[in-house]
Amino acid sequence: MLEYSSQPHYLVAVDCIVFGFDGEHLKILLVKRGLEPEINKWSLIGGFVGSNESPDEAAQRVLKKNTGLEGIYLEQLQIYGEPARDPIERTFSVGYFALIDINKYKTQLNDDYHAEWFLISERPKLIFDHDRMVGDAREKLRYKAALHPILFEMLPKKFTIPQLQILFEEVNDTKIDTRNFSRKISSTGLLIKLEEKDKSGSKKGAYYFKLDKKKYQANLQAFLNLIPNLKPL
Amino acid sequence: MLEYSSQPHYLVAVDCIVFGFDGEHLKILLVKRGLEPEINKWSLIGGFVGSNESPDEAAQRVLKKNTGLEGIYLEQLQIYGEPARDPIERTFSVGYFALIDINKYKTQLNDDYHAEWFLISERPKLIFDHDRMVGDAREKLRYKAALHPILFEMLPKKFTIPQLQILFEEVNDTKIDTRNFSRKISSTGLLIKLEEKDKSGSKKGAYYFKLDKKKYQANLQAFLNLIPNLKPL
DNA sequence: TTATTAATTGTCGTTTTGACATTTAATATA
DNA sequence: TATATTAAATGTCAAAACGACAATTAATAA
Repeated sequence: MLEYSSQPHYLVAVDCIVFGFDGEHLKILLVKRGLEPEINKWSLIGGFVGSNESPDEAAQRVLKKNTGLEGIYLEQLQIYGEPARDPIERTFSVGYFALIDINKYKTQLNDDYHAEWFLISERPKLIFDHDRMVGDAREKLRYKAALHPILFEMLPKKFTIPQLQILFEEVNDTKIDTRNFSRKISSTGLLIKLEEKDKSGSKKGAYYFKLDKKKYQANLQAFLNLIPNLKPL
Repeated sequence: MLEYSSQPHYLVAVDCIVFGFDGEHLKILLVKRGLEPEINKWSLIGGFVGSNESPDEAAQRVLKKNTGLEGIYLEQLQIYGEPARDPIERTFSVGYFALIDINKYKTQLNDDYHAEWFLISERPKLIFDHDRMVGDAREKLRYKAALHPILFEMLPKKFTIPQLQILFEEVNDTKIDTRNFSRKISSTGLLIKLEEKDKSGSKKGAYYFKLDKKKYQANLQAFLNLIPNLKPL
């Protein structure tokens, strides 16, 4: 085997597929790229991995720098390393997907940064292989969300069952039966019903719930099965 | 944002966690490292990613070079990129896990190469962060195998239900009820019963089965649920 | 008082599950 | 030839989960 020194060296970057939910739709966050090539084209939020940080840390840093967001749910998707994926120079990119509650950061995003939310179906064409990354991330999000309670990351602390259901419907691109859905959600034991109601959506109002954080932590790695008849995207 | 040219460049490697099944036990394939540092210590099969190959291709190449194995089931695990994970120079490593039928390659391995199979519980200590990689791969293997029919990659073309069950028991480190297991396996519709029997294990003999390849391809991405009461490792 | 609107909840037949032991097919042995 | 042995294959049953389905409830508006 060859020595280290004779081996080629490469750039390593991270790219974040940031999914958000605004109470109605599943969206992704895009930015206009700030450097050549493809400057001013729409792109995922990304950046190079620095000398003293891990890819995970780089993703957190890049996300904060571009959007002000901190402490976001981040999960490694996969590495993208086709030799020609970046036309300037060979660059490996570690894909991450992030989950956030859009309303929580709305002002912050609009005022200080020029990142923009897009409906996934109406997003502009992205640079390089970023469209493929989005597709992969979408698939993985759906997969994980069917088995793990990660979608709560995209909701406010207090949320209603109808809100939760809409989110699941968006992620899975399907309609879910109200009765069966709430039965399944209840059976997880993850939710705590609050006294307060959300009156914004109806006259009757919907009860707020919050996460049982202890059970949430315990179930992050556990298996649920929230979506019936799940087929591949 | 900074220009490409001012960014640090790194080495990028691949490391393969090769799982194998010999009819009795789940094992992993290790080699004695051939370069400094840590020369002659036990290690995963790995190598640097060349200029004109993707990480996937590099993994296939490295696997072939070190073991003679070709066309093996390979799946990306995750990237390992802690700044100090390699003491000589910063190196990113893309972890892959591979699945093979040990008996199919037995002679080839022993004669031509000095790779060695180890029971997972009895493996030697590995270099760098390779022990963590093995742990992660083991977890992911169990996770995937509970939902996708990938374990067939570790069996010969003709196999028996008892063999299959032993493999599932090894992967999940648990005993499975024979009756419930064969019912579940049957209900997947993935197996085709052959006339021939395997007489090596008993007087009565166990019928051979083969995969229904069409259904196998269709179900690779579909959801199964073969292991009851699955808990995190 | 009534109409309206969305939230909430219940039933029922079917399927799947998990826990359990017996029967069967072939060879070895008495 | 009959019997013992061994592992493979299979059946039952009660409980739980599932999916399809519509009626009731709580609050405000008219």
